[in-house]
Parts: sequence; C-alpha cells; structure tokens
Amino acid sequence: MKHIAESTVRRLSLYLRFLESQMQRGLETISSGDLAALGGTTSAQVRKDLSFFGSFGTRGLGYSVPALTRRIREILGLEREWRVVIVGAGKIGAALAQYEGFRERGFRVAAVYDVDPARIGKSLDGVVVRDQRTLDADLAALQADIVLIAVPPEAAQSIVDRVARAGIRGILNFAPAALHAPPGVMLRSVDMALELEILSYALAASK
Amino acid sequence: MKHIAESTVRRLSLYLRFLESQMQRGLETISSGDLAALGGTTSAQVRKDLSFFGSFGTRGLGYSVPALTRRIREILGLEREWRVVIVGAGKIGAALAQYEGFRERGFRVAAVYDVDPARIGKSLDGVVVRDQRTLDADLAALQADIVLIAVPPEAAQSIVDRVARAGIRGILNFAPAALHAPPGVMLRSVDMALELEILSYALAASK
DNA sequence: CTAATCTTGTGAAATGATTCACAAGGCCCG
DNA sequence: CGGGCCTTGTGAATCATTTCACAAGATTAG
Repeated sequence: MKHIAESTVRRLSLYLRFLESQMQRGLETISSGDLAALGGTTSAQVRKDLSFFGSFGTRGLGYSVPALTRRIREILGLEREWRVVIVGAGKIGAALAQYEGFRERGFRVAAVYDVDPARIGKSLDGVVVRDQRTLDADLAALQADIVLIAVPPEAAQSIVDRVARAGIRGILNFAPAALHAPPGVMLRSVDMALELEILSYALAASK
Repeated sequence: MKHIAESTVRRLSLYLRFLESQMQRGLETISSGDLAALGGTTSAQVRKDLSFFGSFGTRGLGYSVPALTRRIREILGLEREWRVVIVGAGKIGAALAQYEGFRERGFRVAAVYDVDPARIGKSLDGVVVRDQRTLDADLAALQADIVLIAVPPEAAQSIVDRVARAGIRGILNFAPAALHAPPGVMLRSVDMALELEILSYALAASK
C-alpha cells in the first residue's frame, strides 16, 4: 500500500474516539463535516484521510457509525490486544503502568522493569516490578509487542539497543533524549519538556 | 516575523539539548552536520531552521557552541522562568508535579489542584495540592503562565474554559480528549494512548 | 417519477516543508 | 601570500500535504 502520512494516522485515531462516543449515544450515521468539527479540521480533510483506505460512505447520507468504527479499528490494528512492557518504574513509569487509558484502548501492560532493588518486587496495579537484568530473556516469553521507555535519559539508548536485539519492533520513549533505533524498529518519543518549550516559544513570540 | 513551522521549533529544542551537552564537554564549535546527526535530520535542514532567525555561523568553521546555545534559548523564550500550574493530582498529575525534566529546563511548578478531598492538602515534592474551587481566583496571584491539564477527559474542556477566562494563554493537555481553546490561547495535547495507536498502525501495516 | 437536497469521492490547484546545489566566506598549511 | 579545503547561507527544485471544487450517487418529499 502507498505510504500514509503520520498526520493522517493521528487524525484517524481522533476520529475513532469521536465515533466511539457517538456509538454509545446510539447515533447511526455521521457526516465528514461532523467528524471534522471535532478534530479541528475540515470535511475535505476527513474524506481525503478515509479515501486512502477505501470508500466507506454513502453519498447524500454520510458514514455508518458502527461500520466506520470497525473499519478504522481494523486499519489501526486495534482488533487485537497489544502486549506492552514498561522499562523504568520511577514516577513516570509507575504512572504509565497504572494509566487507565492504555487498558481501555487495548494495550495490556504485561510487565514492568527497574534496576533499583527498592522498587523491584513492588506491585503496580497488579503487575510486579521485575529485575531489569532479566528483561532481554523475558521479552519473548511475555510475547511483548511494544516497549515503553521511562528510564533516565542517559540509560535510554541502551534499552533501545537491548530490546531491538530481542526482536521488539515498536518502542515509545518518554525519556528526554534523542534516540536511534535500527531499521525495522519503529521508535517514537513523547517529550514533555519539549512540548512545554514549544508553548514557551509561542508565548514569547506572540508578545 | 514570518510564521515558523512547528516542526522547526521542535527541532530547535532538540538542537538546544545537544548543544548543552556539548557545552559541558567544553566543545567550542559545532557544524550543522554534527547537529543533524543527533536530530536524525540533514545538515541543510539545520541550516535552514537557523536561517529563519538570522545567521549565526562562520563559514568554514561552524557555529560557536556557547553563542548558538544562548541564541536558541532566547528564540525559544527560555531565558526566563515560566510558572506552571498543574490541574489534577491523580497518577499523571502527581508524576508531572514531581518530574525533574521541567525544573531542569526552567519550568517551575507553582501549584497543583484537585477536586478530591483525599488529595487536597497532600504535598508533592514541596508543592501542596490545593482545592480546585480556588483555581480561577488563584491564577493571577500565582503569576501562572502555563496550565497543565491532567484531569479525566470529560472534565478537561471545562478547565480549558476556566483558565482561558482567567487570562492563561498556554495550555498543555494530557487528557485523551479533543479540546478547543478560544483564539489567542495556545493549546497543545500530549495523548499517550494515541501515540501507542500510531505504533499499532505501523506494526500492523508492516506485517 | 421527478425535482430538490445532501454528502461523498477525487482530480486539480494551492500551499507548505524539505532537499538540492552552489556561490561566497573564512581557516589553515606550505 | 596563495591555494586547497571546509562549511555556511540561500534561491530553486522537489516532494508532501491540504484545500478547492464539482461530478456523481443516494435519499426524501410530493
């Protein structure tokens, strides 16, 4: 299939959120304009986004809410459950381990790791923190699909290298560090301080 | 000034990180190629990014690390301290309140709010959780610049409305909800489940 | 059945971002 | 001091994304 822009995938996720909330209200159909209003975009953008994957709408009427919901979940790969391993059980790692939003959307936290003996053995919402030395060996048995990195920035790259070698193909990094992954491994970063700096720029520039 | 793309500002933040680490090592100058290698981009991109704000380099030599560091900090509005208020003291809010990365980069957590009596009064790294009912009235006295939203998704929009009315012009939202801010208010969202869904898409599509 | 009204799907146009390519400037060595 | 070697700064070209605009399909009302 042709390459799809990340911005398109991001919007599909948003549409899905909205569709799910509309489904709960029992709405049967929805137009591209309605979907656009939520996402802060335009109806043409919505139709173009969907058109990359086929044509799911009915002219004159709009989209079937249940059918489009199902189709987007399928496109995003959300039919299945994804098994997530968190590395780092500090403030951020612990908060992620207990975050409801992951479970709700089909991401199951299979294990949490740390190096600190004071943290190892503690339970976070039913998941016991394990010794990071066993991480590499455990990954296959855990059937882990995705690794979340929540360790100090100087330790982050070595985690990427280790889990990539162990066959992990998806990594979401929360450490404020610029990391590099080998080809075939998808690495994304969420950098909270950096997001604040973008706000800082905007506030300072608009003065 | 001409409008600057968000992707450019994002990269400037990354360059700054790298420059600061090079400064500690005492390096005097750096080339666009070196900066590019870190950010996973190209030397032309680095030069173009910087060229929007002036010309700071020396042909044949590169950029002065201290001078470029200072200049980027200035561009991003980071010479001053920004006062941040966190709304919501649940798992995520508490983790954000204690996050080192903010303090390190000049963002000072001035106050934390919650509605839950069980949380109000507790201390998070020296900041006492306050009653959310006093939020609107407190904001001016706190001289808050930026609000971080870490409340349940259904409560998030009303926080945006309240703090915008109180004069806040920068908001960073961590709730998985599509929010809308009035004109003149900069609103960004960090949606952790959505980042996982983008990974999910990539993993499912590459099969 | 026809007319009026919606709303999709999609080429084409417009806009935006990145990459290319090279002249110009500055350093260093002999 | 002159030649060789780097590296910047920047128009122009390429590539990507968004917006426009409209034909075509589908519904509803009379």
